[in-house]
Amino acid sequence: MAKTIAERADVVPLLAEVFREYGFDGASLSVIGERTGLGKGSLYHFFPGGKEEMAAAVLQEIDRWFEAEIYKPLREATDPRAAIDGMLRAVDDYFRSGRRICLVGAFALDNVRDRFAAAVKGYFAEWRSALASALERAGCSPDLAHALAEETVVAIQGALVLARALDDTAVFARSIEATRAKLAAAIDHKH
Amino acid sequence: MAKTIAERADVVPLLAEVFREYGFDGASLSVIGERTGLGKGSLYHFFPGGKEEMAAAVLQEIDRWFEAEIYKPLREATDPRAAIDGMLRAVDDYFRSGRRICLVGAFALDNVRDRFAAAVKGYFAEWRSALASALERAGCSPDLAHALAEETVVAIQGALVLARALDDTAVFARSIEATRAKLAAAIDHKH
DNA sequence: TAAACTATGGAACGATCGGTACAATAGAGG
DNA sequence: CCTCTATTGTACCGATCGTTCCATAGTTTA
Repeated sequence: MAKTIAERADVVPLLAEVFREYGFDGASLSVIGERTGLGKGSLYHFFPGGKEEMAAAVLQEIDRWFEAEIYKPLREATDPRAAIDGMLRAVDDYFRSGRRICLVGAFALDNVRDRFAAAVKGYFAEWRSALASALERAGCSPDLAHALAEETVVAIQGALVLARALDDTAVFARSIEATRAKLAAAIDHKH
Repeated sequence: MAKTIAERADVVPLLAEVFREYGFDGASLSVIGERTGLGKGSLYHFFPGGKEEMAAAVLQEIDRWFEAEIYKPLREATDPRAAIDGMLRAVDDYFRSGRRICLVGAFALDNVRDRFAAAVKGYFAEWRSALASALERAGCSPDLAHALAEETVVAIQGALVLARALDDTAVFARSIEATRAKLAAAIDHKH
């Protein structure tokens, strides 16, 4: 196939960054054009549905990434404890220690939430259930596993908000570390 | 003075609700006009600075409310433990058990963050420090008090994100309850 | 090489944006 | 009743929004 000038798959990560930076409404076609280096013709060629399809593609790519790098290991790893540590490391990396925003979380608070409600809900529901699965396999009771998983996702999202608001990545680092310690303690005591 | 037809103070809460619902960019002057019942003439009479001044007034009103209802009691109450319980009750009430958004948190994730950076940062910094003050007076060490305060604010913000994303107020309720239990335990053990 | 398909840039469209100007109106004080 | 100022509705502005459309350049297939 050699060298197509641009592929839809190449554009999606750029779109993700633009939406993260400007939000859905703030990401105008003009800035999208600048950042992707594509004209409107190309953008509408790849995404006939316009901005909505672009955002949907971004959310799908995010879901694909989390499924492969986070959820699947949590659900399937033979060593659930290592998988949980791996998740926290991957999360710290993915969100750049709090410098990067969670686009799905931002959408949840935005007025576009209703438009992408299914994707937003699925993202968090999957995360919570995958983590709960790992915790159960690590010895936690179903109730405790579910509670801990929910608290963990809550802490990550809250830490992203606070780190961004206070412009202080240390907030995120502390929250991840506290979460890690709490999960480790729960697993050790094996309630 | 008697009966002026409308007061700036009457409009601010309506503006707050509009910004919560539509975000800063999404809150167009036309929907603001609808929801407040005011024409552009009146709006620009009360807020010569336009939307930016409207949002600033809303943030100031939010700060005023939290200062009076949350921060001050935390800092000054003779019974800090009761003040903390009161805070959690007030928070649950204010955010309507997770149905209502934290506008400041939403701004923090939005692209308007830079414009209101000072107000956003102040909001969270004050909250954290006021809560830490109460925890210290309840017997916690300064380090522990600061850590617990930060974790609490993180949990509240994260719970708002998740509750909204999953469209499930139970998430918020559980998070508040878990936070309450954790703070109570920390105070009882008096590290 | 000719035809067919993909990719690209940019002009143009109607709609709506935030903001301004201004004339009409309403109450309050004399 | 008149005057004055505060308040309000509305017409309008330039800019920008998302989208459509089309001519054309590039690539693949016949």
